[in-house]
Amino acid sequence: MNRVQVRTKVWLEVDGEPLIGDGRERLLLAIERGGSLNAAAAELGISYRKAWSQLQQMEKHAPFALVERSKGGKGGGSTHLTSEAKELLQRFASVKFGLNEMVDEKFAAERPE
Amino acid sequence: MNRVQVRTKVWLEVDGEPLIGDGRERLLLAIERGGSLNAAAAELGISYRKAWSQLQQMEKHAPFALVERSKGGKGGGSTHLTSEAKELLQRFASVKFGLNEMVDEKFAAERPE
DNA sequence: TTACCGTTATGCGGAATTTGCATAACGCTT
DNA sequence: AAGCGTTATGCAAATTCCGCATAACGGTAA
Repeated sequence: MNRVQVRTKVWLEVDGEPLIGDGRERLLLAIERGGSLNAAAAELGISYRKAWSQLQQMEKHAPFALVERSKGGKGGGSTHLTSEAKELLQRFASVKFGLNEMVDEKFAAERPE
Repeated sequence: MNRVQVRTKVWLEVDGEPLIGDGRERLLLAIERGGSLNAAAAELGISYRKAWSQLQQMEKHAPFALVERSKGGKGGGSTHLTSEAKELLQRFASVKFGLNEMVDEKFAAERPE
């Protein structure tokens, strides 16, 4: 019974719809760093289309605005996180924090042999 | 920032491939109860095809046999769990146990206001 | 005023995955 | 030899995922 690993996944939901998980957390963080959705997608190595869709889904269910967007103009446009989005990231991070270690411990303790 | 719920998922992997999660746990338990894959599928309200595929995937990656199957004969055939599979179920259950509560606590503690 | 540029926004078709219908194979029982 | 209930699978339909192509936008520079 070796080579077996335990894995966990945590996410937040609103009305039963996914709001934020690991992938979307990465996206928001990259947006914060890069100041645009386009830059974020490039940094993450995913298509702009995919990043846009993910953000779309998040905003569809979030009870508050996550980003402020602008099109055209200087630099072509931009996307920035709202303060609520930053709070959400904080909260999500602290929920995740230490979870894997907790589960690993539990798993190791349960190990036969 | 209300109406937001935290959710978790736990599963075991071997070589990075999923071995057992909630759905497959249910399947194995139903097989144990019913003594056949067919009965298990009916109990769970899923198609036989789907149950069979899930079991197929599990066995593909499990480092030990999960079930003993027989075709034809009295009763048409049967599927029974091996003792290793029963151990696996035990182990998975105890890893899961209490996880949601743990996370809920963490989440509640992190709540602003 | 007009052409250009880098970004956001989105339609759409193809790829990949999931689902379930249909049917074969099996071996005991009668 | 026929029947029964199960396991085993091919295959097509349905669904979801992915990314190419292109439009829209508004500041900037000529």
